[in-house]
Amino acid sequence: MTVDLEFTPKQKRPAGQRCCDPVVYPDVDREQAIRMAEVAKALGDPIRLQLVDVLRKHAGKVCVCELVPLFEISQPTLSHHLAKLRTAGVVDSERRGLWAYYYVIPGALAELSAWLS
Amino acid sequence: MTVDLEFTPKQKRPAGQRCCDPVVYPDVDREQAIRMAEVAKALGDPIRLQLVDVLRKHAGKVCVCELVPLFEISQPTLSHHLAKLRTAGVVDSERRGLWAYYYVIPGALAELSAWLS
DNA sequence: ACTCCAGATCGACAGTCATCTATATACATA
DNA sequence: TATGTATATAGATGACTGTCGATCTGGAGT
Repeated sequence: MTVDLEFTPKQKRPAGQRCCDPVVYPDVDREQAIRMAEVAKALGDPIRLQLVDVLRKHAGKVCVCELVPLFEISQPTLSHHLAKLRTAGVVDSERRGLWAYYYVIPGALAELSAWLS
Repeated sequence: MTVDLEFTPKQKRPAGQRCCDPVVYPDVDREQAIRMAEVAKALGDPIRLQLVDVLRKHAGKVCVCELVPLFEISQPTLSHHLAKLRTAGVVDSERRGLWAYYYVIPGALAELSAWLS
């Protein structure tokens, strides 16, 4: 599961041929890859991606009761998606009385965003 | 599963209170969300993310035989990850004799990248 | 023709996922 | 205190995931 930095080619190539230029190592190390993949995975569902889109474009925090009617899924399923985003470190929430307010954690998408561009 | 554009609030709020500003709709529509989530999901595994990193930073196409020793997973598992990236439209491959060469499809990450920044 | 090799596919398995209904929790209002 | 409301949790279910070893495929070299 970790990058093998001691790599030396073991396989014999057909005589006089090379398949390509010498090995390239990932610039992104395992730690970074795990962090970014966790965020990417959290965004890997259309509903969660739209949720993040709404939260991001809305200044401030959005009440769950405003989110539920936007999607044709049950309230518990929405709650599950929000929990997933929170576990991945993408959003956080705050309770005020009956209502819960969610918001995108500033900078949570920065590393992935930077790597992608 | 689709966005409910006909939404009007049904739930009664406690008298004289509002939970937050009026509803915000996603700027990203369902189609876009599905496309971008598919790419994000493909990047949602550390090994696949590192694979894309290697392929992206290497000019031209990289032979699978160079990729196998970089990761501590079996050759069939690597093949599975590459297939997953191909299905998601992130990479494509080309065969030359015994070897298979993979490369990131130009622009495949553009939509997600743009949305993230 | 036979063997060898790179890579893909198959079949299995344990784990996770998205979804639902039903229920619990915790705060508000009367 | 009793009732209602917003959100979270529990439990179930069917689908999918990452991984492996074993096998298949098809081109290369002898």
